[in-house]
Amino acid sequence: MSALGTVGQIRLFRELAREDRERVARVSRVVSFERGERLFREGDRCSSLVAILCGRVKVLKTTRQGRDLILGLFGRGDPVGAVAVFQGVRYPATAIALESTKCLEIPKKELLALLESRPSMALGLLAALSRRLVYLADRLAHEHSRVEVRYARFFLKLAESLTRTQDSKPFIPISLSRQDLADIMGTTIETSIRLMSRWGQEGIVETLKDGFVIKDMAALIQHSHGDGATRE
Amino acid sequence: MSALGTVGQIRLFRELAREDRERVARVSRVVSFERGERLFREGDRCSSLVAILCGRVKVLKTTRQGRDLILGLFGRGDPVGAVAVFQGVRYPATAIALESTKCLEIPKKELLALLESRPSMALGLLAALSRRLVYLADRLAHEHSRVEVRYARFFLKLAESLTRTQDSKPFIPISLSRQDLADIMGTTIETSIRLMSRWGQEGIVETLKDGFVIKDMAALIQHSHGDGATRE
DNA sequence: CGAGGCGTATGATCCTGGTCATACGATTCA
DNA sequence: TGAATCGTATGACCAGGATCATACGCCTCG
Repeated sequence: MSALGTVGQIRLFRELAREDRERVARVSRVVSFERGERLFREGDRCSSLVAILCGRVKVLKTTRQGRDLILGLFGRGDPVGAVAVFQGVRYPATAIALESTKCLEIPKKELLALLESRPSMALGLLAALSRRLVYLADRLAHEHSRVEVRYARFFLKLAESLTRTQDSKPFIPISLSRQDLADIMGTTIETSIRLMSRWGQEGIVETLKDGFVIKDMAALIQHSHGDGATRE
Repeated sequence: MSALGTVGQIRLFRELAREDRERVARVSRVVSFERGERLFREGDRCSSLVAILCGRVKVLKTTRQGRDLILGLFGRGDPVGAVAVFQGVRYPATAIALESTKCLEIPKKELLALLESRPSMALGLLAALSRRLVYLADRLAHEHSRVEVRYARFFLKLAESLTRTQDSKPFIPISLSRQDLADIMGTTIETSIRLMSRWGQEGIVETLKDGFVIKDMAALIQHSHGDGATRE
């Protein structure tokens, strides 16, 4: 794959003129990470924007109490750590690869220069950050719902964004441990295990080696509204 | 106050050249709201960016279960509803005035045009959204801490941003009901009342008609770490 | 003035989900 | 091959905070 084509994989750069993409390709570099490797850690100085070429990444914060909370899952085309570029010099969260991942690193300076000369790119970034804000606000608004509601909403959101089908059932091709799920929902691993194994038995969500199968979408929607077995 | 001076009150526009500020002043209008009035409602179509000239505003989302969650408090100079300008056509949340409030409304089109011609303004907006992202991420990461921890963190954050002093004690000049506090912390009003009246008795935070006095900052810091009466 | 409404206060009870403990299969490594 | 480690599973117990109920002071308005 040419460096130019590589740059074109990032949504943000796709609409740039060819000469600008070439410029990006010239100053950026590709970095690879294995599953479990850290792209960057909370508190690290940030000198470049990283954008995902392929693979998946989780971004998380660690609480004083030692618990992790996963703030988001990112994949191909997504920029990661943009906040540190525009807001501070240090990353406010940690990023860890969920699988083999390749990223493009664009030096902060180059990015800012590009933004000065190409205002349309700024609009793209503003839209990306805004989308992210809406997502976090939405999560925050439901963070105190019952556990089942939070899990159901999570799987529904995943299902709508990155579904393939498997036996006519939606398949979510992303490998998350029970601990990962707990870290996303803000529960303990026990609660995560209990709920997921119950949903497995009830034929709602099946856990596979490399992802999840949504076997009963209707039940999930029920649960996401809070009117499952228990009410609220 | 001249229209030009009015525009200058908004952080975002302050660094603009005089001619640009004049342009903004020409196309925007000032709108007033009384305490309790809505600036806009979740789901409304958004045609302009609103920036606060004076007063205070709460931005909130309503859960399906009928509960409100306050996503943020905004004051003089802050842009509100920027997300709807860059990401979607509808507001993702509701904004309500906490006191008499004056706002500047800049039509979406004008703002976008301005951004195209003045990239530095885009950087200002990117920074503002990034700051907001960090704030929400931080809240999310602590949303499952004990109630006392959340309340303590909230008051500390307020204290550091908008403190005046009263009898040498930090005073937070913002009038929030127990229900408002509950809506911020994601608890019920009873929990809010119980904690606040206890803290009042213990001489930690005193509730006044028009704000709060932090009487024992050290105790608050203790609680924010989770090592108050109970541990975690 | 009395009635009603609102914000605050406080007690009794219940239940979700956290905590602690134990166990079991699969994989790795000595 | 056996020990150790990791992810998953499941039970027993507990407590933080939600829920339900009642009450009280203050303000507004008829």
